[in-house]
Order: sequence, then structure tokens, then C-alpha cells
Amino acid sequence: MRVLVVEDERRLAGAVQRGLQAEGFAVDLAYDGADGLHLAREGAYDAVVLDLMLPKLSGYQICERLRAEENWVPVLILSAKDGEYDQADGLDLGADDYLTKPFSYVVLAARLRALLRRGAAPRPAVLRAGDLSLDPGSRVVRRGETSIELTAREFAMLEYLIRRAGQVVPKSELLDHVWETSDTADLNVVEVYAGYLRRKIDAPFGRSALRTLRGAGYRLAADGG
Amino acid sequence: MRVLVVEDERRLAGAVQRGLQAEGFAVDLAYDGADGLHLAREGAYDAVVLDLMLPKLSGYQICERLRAEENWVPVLILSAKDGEYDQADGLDLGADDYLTKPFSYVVLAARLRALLRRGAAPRPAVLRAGDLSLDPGSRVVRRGETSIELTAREFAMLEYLIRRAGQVVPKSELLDHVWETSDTADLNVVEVYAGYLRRKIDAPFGRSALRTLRGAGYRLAADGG
DNA sequence: ACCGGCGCTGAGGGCACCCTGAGAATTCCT
DNA sequence: AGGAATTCTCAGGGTGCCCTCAGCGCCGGT
Repeated sequence: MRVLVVEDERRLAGAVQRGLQAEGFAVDLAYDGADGLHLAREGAYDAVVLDLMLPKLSGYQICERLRAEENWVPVLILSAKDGEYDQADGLDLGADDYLTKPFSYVVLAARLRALLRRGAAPRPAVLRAGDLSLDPGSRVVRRGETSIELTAREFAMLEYLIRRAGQVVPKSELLDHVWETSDTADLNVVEVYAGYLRRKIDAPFGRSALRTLRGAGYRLAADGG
Repeated sequence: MRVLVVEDERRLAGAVQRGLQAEGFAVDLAYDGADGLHLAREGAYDAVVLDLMLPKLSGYQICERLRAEENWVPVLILSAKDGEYDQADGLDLGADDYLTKPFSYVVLAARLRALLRRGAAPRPAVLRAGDLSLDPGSRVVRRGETSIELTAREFAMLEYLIRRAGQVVPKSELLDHVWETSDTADLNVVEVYAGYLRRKIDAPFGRSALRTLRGAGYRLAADGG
């Protein structure tokens, strides 16, 4: 398992390298953001550990650029900041885990193993289907450049559909996951909301991303229709 | 996105529920390990949040049992313990993330979103017979590059045939598996649908993948005809 | 070649499935 | 509390799907 560690403080970087090597990882080092980004792009690593405060490019920026390039290598952010909002920001930016200094190599190694077990995440922070995009963090939905106002229920249903874009989703599954009604199930409410969604995400744009498959369910076109 | 929270301290459980609901999650609660395991098994949740110290079954045990049952629902462990080895143990046991008390709902929600981003169910394989392909997940049927629209019944029948491609399938077997009529069986309906299928998957392409074997049944050519 | 049976097909009725507008019920906000 | 937004229920209506039926062609046997 090859890991890239980007950390400008050389003594800490060396210590992390030795600590992870002791746990069986192969570790490369980079000492600034530009080098780190370059290596992460080219090096085919199984995971990347990023310090936040770096010369030239911050850890945030590295992560953001990698994700913008559709590179879903597991990223673990490492930082002295422990404000909760920093943490939330890092995760919503596309990082997969977050660890605050000081930390132990045992924990770092365990979290890396957990990340590697999951494998590279083939999913971006912002969910997309063609020119349709949905950001679970900021709750923003767009069709191309124009943003769309959705109610909570509409948003939840579209989120579920866009996570399964290209797949057929039965109405019963939508009812299970988007609604909380366990027993008194009326599938009609799903149909009603399918109609609401079409009026907001399809009709104004002359598209038809949300298709009904009679007897099967709904399918959101992976290419946005 | 539906989340199960297993936490025995009721006030905390309620607070977490409200906090996550404010972030847009649908939250179910369980107050002991046995309930938690049961719900996690049955409830089709998108993620599970487990307290470690629980009556009846610990969070560790719940996680261990779920994984032993091949249930890969994303699990986040929540605990007052913050010893580094506890953390490492939880992660190596198959949990996907670990958070120590006290924590904030903003962080919990962000980490759940990161988990959901990663957690994607593996798709069923695409079935093939020559240049004929059928995808049970997206419900897409193709002959070469051109996609074909099938009704629910046509799709079900083709799916059954393509799974038995190259083999002879009696009409009675199709009736049993594609239709649910147990007794009042009229085999003619199978013949009718064989005709529908031929008109859609064979005739437009000048092929004949679906052959009739008089007195025996039908056979879908394994090489697509 | 004739005949019996098997399979194919076009037509059509019925109904299940889905969509939609209206309005009640509930929640949220001021 | 009052009003607005959201969520949900309900009934009506359209249409596509499913199945039945009857007639005919075709195949295989004698």
C-alpha cells in the first residue's frame, strides 16, 4: 500500500514516514503543496495524507483540485486546527477523513486502513448527473448554471435518485429511504413528488431526466436527460 | 438519507436525533444493542451510528455481526473512550469511522455525508448474449449500440431467457417464473410475448436470437443469433 | 399429399398504473 | 396567533400494458 504524505515540517514528516512504515505502508514525502499535488496526480497512490497549512498550496486546495480532476484517491486531512467547522469544511470539500494534531501513528494507520478497505471513492462531494448537480452539504441544486429551489422533501428524493443515477429505483425503495413511514405506505405520494421534481428540474429546461418505467419505478438519467 | 442511531442514554439519543434531523437526515433510534442489531438488519438504512457502551450487545458486537452477515452498511462508532487502541480496534473491526464524545452535530453530519459519499452498493452484472445486453439495474436493453424499450413483462421474460442463454426453456417454466399464475395456466400468453420480443429484439436487426423448439420450448442463442 | 396439432398473430376489452389538480392537514416563520 | 410554505390525501381521468380469443399458417407424421 503506497501512501503519499504532504507535510512541510520535515521532522514531523520523517516521524510519520517511519511510523507508517513500521505499520507496513510504503511512504513517499512531499514538503510543499505544489510538489504534493504533482505527486498525488502522477504517483498512483492508494491514499494521500495532507497537512492543511502548507507552502504554495494548502491541503484544502490540493484536495479540491484533485476532486475537480475526477481523482478520487482517498484523502486524509491532518491539521492543528480542530475547530468543528474546519473539520466539516474539509470533509464536505471531498476529503474522506480528518485527524487533528497531536495524533498517534497507531490511529493514523488504523484510519488509513479503514480508508483503503473502502477503496477509492468513485463519488464526488457534489453529486452530478449530466448538467444536473446537487450538493448535499450546501443543499444547492443546479441545472447548468441556474440554481433551483427545492423543498426539503423534493431535495431528499432528488438526492436519493441522483445517488442512483442511471439505476431504476422502485417507488417502495424511495418511500423507505426518503420518507419515514414504515407501515402506512401510500406510494402515491412518491408519484406526486416525481411530478413536483419534473416541474422544477425538467420542464423549465425542456428536458426529461426523470423517467417513469411503468411497473418498475423511476430512473434519473445519468447524463441529465 | 435514513440513519439509525443506537444510543442507550435517552437524552443524548434525542439530542443527536434532532441535531441530525436539522441537517436533513431521517433518524431512527434504538436504545439497546439487541434492538439496534435488529433494526440495522431489517431497516435498510443508509448508515448506522453506534454507541460503544450499550446494554445487551456492545457497538463492537453489533458491527462485528453485521459484517459477518455480509452487511456492509456504513458504520460510524461513537464513544466516550478515546484511547487510541480502542479507536484502532473499532476501525479494524469493520467500522468505517470513529468519533469521540463530546462531539458536535456539524461534525457528525459532515462525517456521515463523507461515509454516504463513499458507500455505494455494488451493481449487479450486465447480462449478455452476443451483442444483446440486458442490465437489471438500469433496466436497459441493447442490441449492439441501439437501446430497446421493453415493457415490464417483456423485460422479465427476456431476463429469464438471457440467464438461460443457449439452453432450452419450456413454456411452462417461463410461465412459472415470469408469471405468477400457479394454476389457471394458459401457455398462449408465453407465445404472445415471444412474438413481442422477436418484434423488438430480432426483427429490426434482421436477426433471430429467439428460436422456437417445437414441443420443447424456446432457446435464446448464446451468441445473440 | 393429407391431416392433426402446435405455434404465431392481429384485434380488442379491461384494468392496472400513473399523473394531476384541488384542497385539507401540518409545520414553519413572523 | 396569523399566515405562508410545505406536505400529504383523495378522486378523477387518461393511456399503456396485459391478456384473451379466434383464425390461420406451418410443421411433422403417416
